[in-house]
Amino acid sequence: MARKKVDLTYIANDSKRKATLRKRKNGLIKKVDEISILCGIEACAIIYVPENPTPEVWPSDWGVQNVLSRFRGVSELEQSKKMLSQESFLRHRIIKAQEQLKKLKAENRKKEMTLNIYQYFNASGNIFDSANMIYLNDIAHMTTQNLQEIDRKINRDQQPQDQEVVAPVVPEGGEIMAQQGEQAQLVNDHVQVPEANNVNAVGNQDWPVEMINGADGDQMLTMDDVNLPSGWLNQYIP
Amino acid sequence: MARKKVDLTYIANDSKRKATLRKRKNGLIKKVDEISILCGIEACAIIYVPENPTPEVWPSDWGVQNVLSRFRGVSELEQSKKMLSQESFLRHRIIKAQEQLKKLKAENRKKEMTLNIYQYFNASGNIFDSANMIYLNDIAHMTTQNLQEIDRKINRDQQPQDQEVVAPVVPEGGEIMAQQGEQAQLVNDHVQVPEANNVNAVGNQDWPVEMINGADGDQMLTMDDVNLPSGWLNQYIP
DNA sequence: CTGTCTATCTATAAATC
DNA sequence: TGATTTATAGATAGACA
Repeated sequence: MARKKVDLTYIANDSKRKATLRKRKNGLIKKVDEISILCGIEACAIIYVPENPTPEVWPSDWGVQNVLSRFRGVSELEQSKKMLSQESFLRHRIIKAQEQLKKLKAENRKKEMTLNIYQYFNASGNIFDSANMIYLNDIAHMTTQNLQEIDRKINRDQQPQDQEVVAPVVPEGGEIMAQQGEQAQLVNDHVQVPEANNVNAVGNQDWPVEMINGADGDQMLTMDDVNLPSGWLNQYIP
Repeated sequence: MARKKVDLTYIANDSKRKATLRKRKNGLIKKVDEISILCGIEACAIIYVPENPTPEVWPSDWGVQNVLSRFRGVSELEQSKKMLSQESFLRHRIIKAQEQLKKLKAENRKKEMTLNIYQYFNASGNIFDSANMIYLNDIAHMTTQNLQEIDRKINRDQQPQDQEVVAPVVPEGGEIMAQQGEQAQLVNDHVQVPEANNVNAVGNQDWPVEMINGADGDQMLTMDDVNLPSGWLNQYIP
């Protein structure tokens, strides 16, 4: 946007394109930061440069990252390379999730659904496993909350005590803030994580069984069903 | 950025803030579109306006969405409301995933890890379930690929046939492109999805058992372990 | 390749409709 | 409240170091 008016087409020249990317990337980050600050909203941008295995992400808050920092701070220099693919997939996962989210949003949101993710995980005894553990737990947490949300709406005014279990216990410095007027959320993730393991300290709240098993015909996927190395996108489960 | 220089602070005035948000949101979308077109990269922005339950997402490609469109095209007007929380959680999940991804990237990626997500899911027989099914399958797919990647690197030159299972079968119009020089990826997601269900068509490649069970002390999480309604972030699994 | 400079284009704050 | 206009702050293409 200077000497010449930009024509909105792919920049064939390799170095020019790269330079443009660098400049505009910075500009985009700034814009995202500005809009989130000025308007007090959550905003983020993701830029994936194929040549670079590191996806460029600018979330508006860094809570979980700080938590992970704490874990990682112990051992900094360890084996490498393997994590790279992990990141690559995480990145791809983010893009995919966004696409799906957009899709779900753009059209009518009309159907109720219930889902649950069951996981197990090979802890090889290093510090990074705990980070991954958090990731997986996070997914489980999301689906748990989702189930609770659905259950709560269905049984509104019937079992109000289920509403509060989603509020995370914040050991230190955390803030609980009401979000959208009905969902308690952990806003400040800058929590101190005790080094001791407290896996067994997790709560076992009652799952809405009718949500898990379904009221009209169960559909349960086995590992064989979901462990799909190819053509995984072409599935249709009625 | 006009009459007055912008001071980067929260705009207290309600209508002004809203107006600014509207303008800058459009500007941000445009910027994201431009950078992705000009530089040929994947980029997206997410803007979450608390007052609005719909998270604003602009992915650069719409492949999966098209796939989902195909599914959704059947029934457009159905029950509502429930999906909303689903979206809310998806949005939150995206943010969290981004944070974690950034964290993993920003520092050293040094440890190998293996993970697996096992899921089951209550299909209530409506069209939207298939969309969610895809979402879950997608997660499973990611972890599956990750396991394969790790296994492949460990057994490099030993079991080369495992490398190819990650290349998705593209029914039509898809492109397989080498990414980062070693990972085959589905680039063009605008695939035609057959309407027939092919759940049972998924492959059952061999899982690296040593990855799943671990070589140095297994750590298996049960549903009770991961179903953590509170304090889920404070777990440390050695 | 990364940083700086500058002319110019673009985004947008403020005013107005 | 949302669209349009206007003047100016901000972003950046091209050139250069």
